[in-house]
Amino acid sequence: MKTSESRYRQCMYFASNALARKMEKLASENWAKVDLSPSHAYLLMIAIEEPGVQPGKLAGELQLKPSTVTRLLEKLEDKKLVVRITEGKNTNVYATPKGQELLPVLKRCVDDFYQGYAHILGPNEGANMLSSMNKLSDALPE
Amino acid sequence: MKTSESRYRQCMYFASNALARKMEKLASENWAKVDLSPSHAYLLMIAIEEPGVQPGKLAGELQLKPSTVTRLLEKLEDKKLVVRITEGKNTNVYATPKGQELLPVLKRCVDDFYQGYAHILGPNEGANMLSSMNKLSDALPE
DNA sequence: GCATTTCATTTGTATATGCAAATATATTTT
DNA sequence: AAAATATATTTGCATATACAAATGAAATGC
Repeated sequence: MKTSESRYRQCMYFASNALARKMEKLASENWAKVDLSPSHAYLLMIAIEEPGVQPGKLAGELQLKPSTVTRLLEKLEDKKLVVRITEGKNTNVYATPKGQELLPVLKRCVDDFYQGYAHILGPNEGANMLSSMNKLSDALPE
Repeated sequence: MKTSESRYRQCMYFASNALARKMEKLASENWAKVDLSPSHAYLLMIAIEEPGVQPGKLAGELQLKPSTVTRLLEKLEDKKLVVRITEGKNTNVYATPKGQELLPVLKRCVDDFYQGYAHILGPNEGANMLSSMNKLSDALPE
């Protein structure tokens, strides 16, 4: 059912949740090619490009909580795509060779994903929306 | 951490998820006053204003799946705020008197919620964003 | 130098939601 | 009218994520 049939279209709560779920689905299908969830894939990409990143930094970059990053890393470690090396209170994350090999495919996925939705709004409207979304996100309390 | 520190700001996946979570949080805190989640609250409001609505219609209006609506209704029924009456393959949802009493408070919550974020973007930018979000949502596959 | 506070990460538990299959009724076809 | 199909709802299970408390290590105060 199209949202246009709903009186709740104008409610930011349902609109933002609905959009997030649609994007989640599009992204999941896209990264299924490499058998990773979108979050796992982005995490791996950062670990490849920034060897030794720490979970806290990853959480900040991906706008996730540290506990969520821990869970994502566990799975990537199970798959032998990254290793965690803990020293004192910090832990460093490194992509394994097997993980590093994926970089080209991962980058292609990023592109494909973008192609999957970019045409709908076009560059202008898309950029404006993104900018407003970030502005609103940033202004809302942690 | 502000998203401005992240290279992934421009990725619609993380932007839309981050925004949805922020809105979820704002909305949850807001409707905690009546001890309901935002979805439960909206569902109840529709049931009050549209006596006999069916779960499928509710799902359409709130952009949720029927199975999710079933779960929401179970909880509202537990709290004696609605009743479900099944006839044949359809079921009709009615707010109980106890549920109906809440209407004024619920409407005030809707207002408060709106006040909680509307000032950040202002009416113009806010409306544009909402319109783009819906346009994108609608265009993405079910 | 021991005690306290701070910081980074992890663990246990909870929420919101979806998908796919099951159920149960209604409608259409033959 | 029996069989096939369509529709509405519910149930079982899975995913993505967060919060709060626990852990463990480092830094600071006295």
